[in-house]
Order: sequence, then C-alpha cells, then structure tokens
Amino acid sequence: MKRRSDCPISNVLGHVGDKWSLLILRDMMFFEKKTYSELQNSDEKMATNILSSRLERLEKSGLITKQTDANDKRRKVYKLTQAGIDMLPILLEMIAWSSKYRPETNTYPEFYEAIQINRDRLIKDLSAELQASFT
Amino acid sequence: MKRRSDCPISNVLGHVGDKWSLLILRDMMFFEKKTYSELQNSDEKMATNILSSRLERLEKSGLITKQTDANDKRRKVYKLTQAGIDMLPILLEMIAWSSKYRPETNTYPEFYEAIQINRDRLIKDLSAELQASFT
DNA sequence: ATATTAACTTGCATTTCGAAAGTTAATTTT
DNA sequence: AAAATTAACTTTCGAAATGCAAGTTAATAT
Repeated sequence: MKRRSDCPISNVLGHVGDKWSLLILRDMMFFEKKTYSELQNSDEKMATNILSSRLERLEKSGLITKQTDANDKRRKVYKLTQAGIDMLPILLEMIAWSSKYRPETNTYPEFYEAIQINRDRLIKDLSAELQASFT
Repeated sequence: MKRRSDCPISNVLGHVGDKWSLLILRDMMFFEKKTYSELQNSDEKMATNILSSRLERLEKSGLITKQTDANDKRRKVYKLTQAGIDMLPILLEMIAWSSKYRPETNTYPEFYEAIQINRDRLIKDLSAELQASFT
C-alpha cells in the first residue's frame, strides 16, 4: 500500500489497515497458526487469493517471515517477527474495547481479566512466549 | 459491515477495519476536527462520498454523534462518544509501534514520550480532556 | 437578490474483493 | 513406479468498494 502521510497511525494502517491482516496476526499470536491451510481455516474464512496477497504484504512490511519446512517442502511456515509480535498491544486494546462495549463478542475473557489486573505483565509474558515459539 | 465472527478483534474491525475510519477518529481526537469540511482537509484527502459513508457507519456503531450547529444550521457537528474516546488506547499503541519501527513517520513525539513514562496517566488525561470537549 | 458556504449526493471509471476452479510441486498410498 | 492426495498458491470473472468530478440543497453572508 502506498504511503499516505507521515502520520504514524496512517503508517500502521498502511500495513494492517484492511479487514484481514490483523486477523492473520491474531491467528498467529493467539492460535499458533503458522501455515497457509491453518490460516485459511479461521472462523472468517478468507478467500485464498486474499490470504496470499495479505501474507505477501505482511512479509514485505516485515511483520512475518516465510520459510519452507525442512521436513515437508510443500509446507511454508510463517512466523511473526519482533515487529509482528509488537502488534500485540494493539490487538489487546481491541479486545479490551470489545469487552467493554460489545461484551457479547468477548471470547477471550482470560485476556480481558489479565489486562485489567496487570497489562504490562501480560504483554511481557505473552511477548516472551511468542518470541520463544518463533525462534 | 456484516458481523463475521464472535471474535472481539473481528468485531472492532467491523467498525473501524478499513483504511479511513481510524483516521477520522484520529482527526477528531488529536486535531479537534468536528465538521465535514474540517475532516475532509486531512493530510490524506479522502473522497467526500467515502467520508460521508464512514461518518454514517461510525455513527451507527455508536462511536460518534452528529448534531446540527445551533448558530449555523448548515454546520453539522460530529462528536466522539465515550465508546469513540475509548478507541484512544488503540491509536496510542499504533503510535507506539510506529515510533519503534518506523521512527521517520513519528510526528507525535510528545505522545510517544508520555506513553513510555506513564501510559495510564496519559490515557486518563487525554480521555478527560476529550470528554470535556465533547460535552 | 445574489453569491458563497457546508454538507452532502450522484454518476461513472477504476480498483479491489470474493468464490470457485485450476495449477504445480512435494509427499503418501497402492 | 504409478496414482492419489496434499499444501500452497494462481487465475478467472462477476460483484462490491473506492476515487474523482460534478451536481444538489439548504443556510448564511454580502
């Protein structure tokens, strides 16, 4: 996506400001999805061509990496980079907002409670966990 | 936008998961824009028909309200609701991410420093300020 | 009374999206 | 070794969203 201004918010939206990219990151962060087929089976069922183009863009943006699985060369393994992992606080704030204003859609109650009690701790723990799983 | 799943992240994206909606909220929060013409003159210059449809959707989502100005009935004044104000943390996390990974785009250094030092304080202060200005 | 302003709406070309079918290379099954 | 299956895409094409320019309407300013 082309750059639209020097605004940092606009910049982030340039990377993930569409309907799908943040859901891909969500699936990688919270549901440990790492392959094309796993990602395609999300609740929202995105079209394969869109998934393909979003993965390509996320890679170009430096939020994920793509490697061929050594044991099965058909499989491509997608991993979050540190920049990708650091999108976590944005996602957590979305969960927090929804929990407050759309409680019926909150399916991550454990995060919501944890974020209220100690947000920094939660982010550190989750980040560390993600870092470990992507190395 | 139609509901796509019960996921809270997906829900938020249902309200603001496009290229423009969060920029409208940004302009209202950080630049005190409150009318159509003010919003149209953002850095990114969104098309008028898109602005119109996004404002309508934000209103339906309960993030903003629309009132006719008492002194000039041509003017429609848009205001953030509490739910809209509570999108602030999401925007601040975007600023934080950009500050870290795209420092050249960071044009809100004052927020970035403040968020590092005392995030909760900053959010409280900004929220209070916004609440005051929208009543 | 005329011109200007604010907030849209409309028409239309271009771009993006979405569903389904097709392709390619690697692996598994027979 | 041949056939079937699987993973990860790519292609096609109709539908929907976007972007640009021009037009509309009501209110205010001159």
